[in-house]
Amino acid sequence: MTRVRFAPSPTGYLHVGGLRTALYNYLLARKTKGTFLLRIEDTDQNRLVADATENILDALSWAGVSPDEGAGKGGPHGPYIQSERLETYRNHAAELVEKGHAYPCFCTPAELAARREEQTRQGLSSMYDRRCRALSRDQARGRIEAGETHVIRMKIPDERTLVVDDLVRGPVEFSSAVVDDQVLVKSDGFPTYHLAAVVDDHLMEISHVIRGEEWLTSTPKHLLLYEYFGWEPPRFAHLPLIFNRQKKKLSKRDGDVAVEAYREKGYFPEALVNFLALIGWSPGDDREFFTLPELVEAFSIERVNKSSGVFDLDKLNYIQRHYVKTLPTETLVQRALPCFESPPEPAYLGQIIDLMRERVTFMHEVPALGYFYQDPEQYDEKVLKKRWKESSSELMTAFARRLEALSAWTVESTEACLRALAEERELNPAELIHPTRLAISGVGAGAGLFETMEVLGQPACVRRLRAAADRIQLPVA
RNA sequence: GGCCCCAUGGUCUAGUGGUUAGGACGUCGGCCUUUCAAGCCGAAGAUCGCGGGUUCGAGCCCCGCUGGGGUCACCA
Repeated sequence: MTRVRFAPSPTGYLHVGGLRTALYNYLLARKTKGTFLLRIEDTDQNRLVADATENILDALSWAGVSPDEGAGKGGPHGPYIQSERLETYRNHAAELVEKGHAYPCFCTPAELAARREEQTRQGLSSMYDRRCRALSRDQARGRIEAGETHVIRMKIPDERTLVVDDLVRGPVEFSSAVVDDQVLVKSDGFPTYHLAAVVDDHLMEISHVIRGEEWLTSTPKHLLLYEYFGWEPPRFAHLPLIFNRQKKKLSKRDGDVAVEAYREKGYFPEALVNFLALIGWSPGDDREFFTLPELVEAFSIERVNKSSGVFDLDKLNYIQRHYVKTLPTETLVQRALPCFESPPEPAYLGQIIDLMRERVTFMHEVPALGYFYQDPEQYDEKVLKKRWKESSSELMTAFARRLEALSAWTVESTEACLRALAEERELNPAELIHPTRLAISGVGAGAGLFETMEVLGQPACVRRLRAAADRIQLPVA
């Protein structure tokens, strides 16, 4: 039974990298008919962000990668919020101390910082000097009973080779000599990530730990912890990082790193998920558009890449446009509605969307297409200069009169009407089309003129043509 | 700096010893057209980071180097 988890820390809003990690976990779970679990790792009391957990839950649900079990959902292995599991960690830490795999350390942060500085100065890698390991049990107990603040550190053995058999990278060897006597329990009684994650992953019966590559180097510690507890470790898969354009790990400094930011900009969850799936994984063929179910079908951990990928906004936009082009009208209408202050009738909105969907990237661009909702009040200067001739006013008036007389208002009837007029006047249809577009929309770009007129309706078109003929005065040369 | 990971056009990638190194985004050009898009067609762009080696043959295997990244907290 595959059981995977996404275990974010509520120190900020859900990051796009985090979403991808969650996504891959979700995909593996679905692919293998397993369980996708969400655990909140709030063991750092200093960095908590009040609404972060809520945002994470919300963003995951928006993206469609909701957990089957865990925070916000419940399940048999709860609680799923680490701050509610302190007792468990304390007991497990005590067990380690009891077995001689961990020990209390009384060194103060200031002392450690000083030693670290000294080590750095000497060009050594900064590691704990293990001095509290020399304390006898009685000495340690005495100091604890005297109320001295302390942490619990794990003992790292000398000269061991630890092998992380990573699902993405294959076996990766580490010498225990480069592993620090890691703090497992902080002086405030909270566990560190290393202890909490290992204990929880075991207790929650996690079979695969899929996380970012930044965790690879601390995996030896985790392996040791499993060994100390006598537990079978899960399989590990370390995902390549997502870079910014500067090829650095994507961080908050880069601006739009929160899923929330993309959501607010109007990206569809389908697009973000599709895009993210493709950074670090590929199906092996040329397909590039995937719905979530299609991703589940195509996904495999073996096809996850080793190398980091750059978050390319152009590609995201391309995928976003694809979904705007292909999602059902009804879906788009629902998503566009909230973008309006005073929304039009859904049926009318649907017509506008079908007319304009190949020309917009986001739904908030739809309400910005002002001419669909009210007569233009001004006309684009550049277009006016280029397309409006001296004869245009008279032509528009004539065209309006004929349109008004039309009994059928369709793409075909209006087009035939325009072409007939052009022919009578011995004009190129374009000489009518351009001023008409300007008169009707106020702008020079848009969908096909006759299609637009059909949506706008007969009265509006006639009215706008006359208004333009009336209002647009060419400067006397 | 120590340790670890990575390395195919600007970007995302296919490739698993024999290919004119494929696709996509982006860029440029053309077609279409009433405009803008979309679509279609085409082009430029890769000495497969560099150097050795193994092999009849290497983007694919091995070694070294270089470059980039990650990590070295009582943060995750």
